[in-house]
Amino acid sequence: MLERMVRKFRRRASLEESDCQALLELPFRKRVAEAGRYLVREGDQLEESILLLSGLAYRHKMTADGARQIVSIHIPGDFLDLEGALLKVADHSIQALTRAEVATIAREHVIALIDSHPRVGRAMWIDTLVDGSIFREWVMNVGRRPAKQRSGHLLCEFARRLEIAGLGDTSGYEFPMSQEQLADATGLTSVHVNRTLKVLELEGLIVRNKRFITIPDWERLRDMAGFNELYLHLDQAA
Amino acid sequence: MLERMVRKFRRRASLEESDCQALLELPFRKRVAEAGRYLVREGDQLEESILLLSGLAYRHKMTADGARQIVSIHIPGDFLDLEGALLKVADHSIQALTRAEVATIAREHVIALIDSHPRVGRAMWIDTLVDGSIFREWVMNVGRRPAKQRSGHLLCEFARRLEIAGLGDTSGYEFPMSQEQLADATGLTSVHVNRTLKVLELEGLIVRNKRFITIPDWERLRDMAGFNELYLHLDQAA
DNA sequence: CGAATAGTTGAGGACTATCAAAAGTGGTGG
DNA sequence: CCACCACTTTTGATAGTCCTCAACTATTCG
Repeated sequence: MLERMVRKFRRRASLEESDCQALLELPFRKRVAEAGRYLVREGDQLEESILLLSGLAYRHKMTADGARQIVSIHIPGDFLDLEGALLKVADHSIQALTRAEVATIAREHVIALIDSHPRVGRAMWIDTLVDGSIFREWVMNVGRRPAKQRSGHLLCEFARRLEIAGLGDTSGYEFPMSQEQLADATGLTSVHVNRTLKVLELEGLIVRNKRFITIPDWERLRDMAGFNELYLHLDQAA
Repeated sequence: MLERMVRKFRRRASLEESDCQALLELPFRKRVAEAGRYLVREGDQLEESILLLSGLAYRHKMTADGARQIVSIHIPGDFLDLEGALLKVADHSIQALTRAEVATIAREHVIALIDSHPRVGRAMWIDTLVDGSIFREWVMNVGRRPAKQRSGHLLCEFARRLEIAGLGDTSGYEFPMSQEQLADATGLTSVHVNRTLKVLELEGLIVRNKRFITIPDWERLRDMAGFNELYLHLDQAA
């Protein structure tokens, strides 16, 4: 159930057997959320951390004017996020993108774990730092890249993260976001996303089939989008 | 020297006297950086954390095409950031915005500290989480707010953070960013920033005098920009 | 005082948004 | 199994925000 999360943390820091064992023994409550269901709402009091077991989820925020911005997309094994254990109020909402299974872990259990297993705490902290790095990349993506590169970059990041998690590879993957959601993630409108994807397809950078994306030439897409995976900090396990 | 940092961490988590003492006893090397000097360059091997003692600094990234995006602005007392202690390679550059004094703290000292003082480690982790929250807000700012609100929001955030740190208040402050830097922080061009600031001034939302910003009516600016300080997580010290 | 940097302004163009409608897709119930 | 509904994708036309290029003015600092 929780192995995916353990695998992820092991990539973040070196853990011993006892650490992994403690992680696997975390008391949790399993829950299934249908696509679109909210897992956390901005302003909620936080009392638990949520771990994504299967399916996809995303975090988003709304401006005072009601515009929505998706700030991250999550795949199985991701914590959504550790904030829940240490901050009081949610600064963003979390929503299931597809049908998703999640494990909710009460704050006190997370805290007990990091108190008793400092290496686990360190791995989690590193995870938070890497999350931060991804947010920085998103700021740049949304702030400085034109639509084509911006959309391409998101597709690259998603492909690569799936690959690392052992859930796909960079030649293609199921991508169940609607164009409207893609728009909210890239800071564009859905109409413009539609046109941008069409261009990417025309140029042979991607192939779309329903919600399945094929990347015929990874390096070409990567270079077009200016995707440099340094910010994913894949080489962490010191 | 380091009191400001201690004060900040105390706002993040409850620390005991011994924790504060340990923080103050961190071995560090003091350094002065002139405006514009790089403190860290993207791709550098990281071996130390940097603490900002005085002056301002910012972090930025560059796209493959050479466009620059500033992803955060830092005031005295901020860590720049704790990444240095736990990640291997810098995913962004850090540059002095004004003449700045910094303390550099070797990775091993940070790690020794968090190992011996878990509460300090927790405070630092929370600090990382709050940083993450600010990045998320920036993603939204750059992705979904029009230029006027976007620039106003940045001014609000800066004002409020200065105030919290005891370095100013929301009625006005010295703001030593050039319009080009402001452009890189907001994802606009310097020409458009210039025009946007002029509009803000015309509408009486701000007054500019050299590099000093006056905010005649905080609530009006705050509401125009849609600034909601929830994301700064000011209520943390549980 | 002069050079360099930063701020301001104008004109024109590009990228992206808005509005609106048609076409496609998927799920539900009769 | 088809009709129907809701949602998503696609397309066209038009508008607007923001960018580019360029020149001019103001400020800063040695």
